[in-house]
Amino acid sequence: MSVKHALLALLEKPRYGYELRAEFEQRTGASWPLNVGQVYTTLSRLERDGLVEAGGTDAEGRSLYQLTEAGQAEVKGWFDTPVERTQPQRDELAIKLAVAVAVPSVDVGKVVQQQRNATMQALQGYRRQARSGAGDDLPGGLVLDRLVFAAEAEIRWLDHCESRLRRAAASSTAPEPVQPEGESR
Amino acid sequence: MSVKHALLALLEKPRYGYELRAEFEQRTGASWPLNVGQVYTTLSRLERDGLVEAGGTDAEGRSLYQLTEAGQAEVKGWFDTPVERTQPQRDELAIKLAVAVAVPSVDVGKVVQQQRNATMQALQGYRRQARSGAGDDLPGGLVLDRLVFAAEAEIRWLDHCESRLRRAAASSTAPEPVQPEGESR
DNA sequence: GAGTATGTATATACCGAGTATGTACACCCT
DNA sequence: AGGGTGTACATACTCGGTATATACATACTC
Repeated sequence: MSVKHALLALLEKPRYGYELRAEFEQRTGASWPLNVGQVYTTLSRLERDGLVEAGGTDAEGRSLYQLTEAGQAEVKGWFDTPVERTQPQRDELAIKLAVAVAVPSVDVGKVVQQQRNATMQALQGYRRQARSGAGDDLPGGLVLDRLVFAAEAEIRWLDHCESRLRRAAASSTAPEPVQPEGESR
Repeated sequence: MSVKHALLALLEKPRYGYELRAEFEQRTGASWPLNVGQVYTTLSRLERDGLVEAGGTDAEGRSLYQLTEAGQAEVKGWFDTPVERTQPQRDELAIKLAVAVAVPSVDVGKVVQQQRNATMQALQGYRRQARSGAGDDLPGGLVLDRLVFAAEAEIRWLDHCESRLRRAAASSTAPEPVQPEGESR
């Protein structure tokens, strides 16, 4: 749903398909390359749903699209309504670990360590980009910061998983599998 | 790709479709409800690709699926290879803010505040779940922790966005838009 | 100047993820 | 006997995303 709304928002003034992709990638700092084909399929769906309409061609013969009234309302609604986090995105890594701890043949500790290496590498890549000046323009910089914050959280979570796994392993050998410290309820 | 591999991993022993969904949801602590239909479509694709095969029916007449050799190798490969974070998931919230800062008619500060409220509420929901004992079993607990860590990072990022937006607004009125502190390079 | 790489611009085919819906059967309850 | 609920499987459909094809202009080069 994100691409759909992003394109709508970029259509504050009439634009053509190829331009929309360029605008999208410029703003997101090329962190998420957007396939051109998706722009056109999305535009035709938006046209079908009455949110955009073809607005003739420009001087170079490129076919322009513009928002309808319904489209303007949709954009406003998108910005006025927060992104739903009560039913969060499926996360492959969390699923992987959740499944792994229940499959006896898997060395979960190793999975965690390898993932930390991979995420750490991605994080260093983001920081390098930020230092090289890619984070200086505002929109792209915010996206880059987002990736940094998310990667740091992922690494913290992986550390947390390791310690929790160690505790679980210890308590499974001990007779009483009770929480060590006094967590009230 | 996450569901596909998760189902493969759960097929360490022969299971039937409905059972796979139940196992998946139990392990992920019902954080990500899985549509049964997707289990069957995924299974038929996996069968087409030679990763699973129909393994007769059990005593109650339910049709079982089991891993082929290629399927076992696929599972092993999944656990041995970290989740790719160099080309990260598209994130609707980041896209929204990146687009919003470039659209003059949008009050970005308000968007940030509303989102913080929404994320904060989600976070409190996760903590309530954790306190109520949903986080006590290991796999579901790890998933819940993951959601908590991610929500906290999101809130920190939103705070960071606010201060960065304030700085940008200040420097756009001031003549010299230079970084305040000495960032080497 | 013919040939060929490169960039711009649009369009379509295809696949996988995910949702909604339909059907059948067993069980329980009143 | 009828109605609700849970189990089990299957299929239709939409959407997100990738790959590919086509057309045209520019630029480079042998």
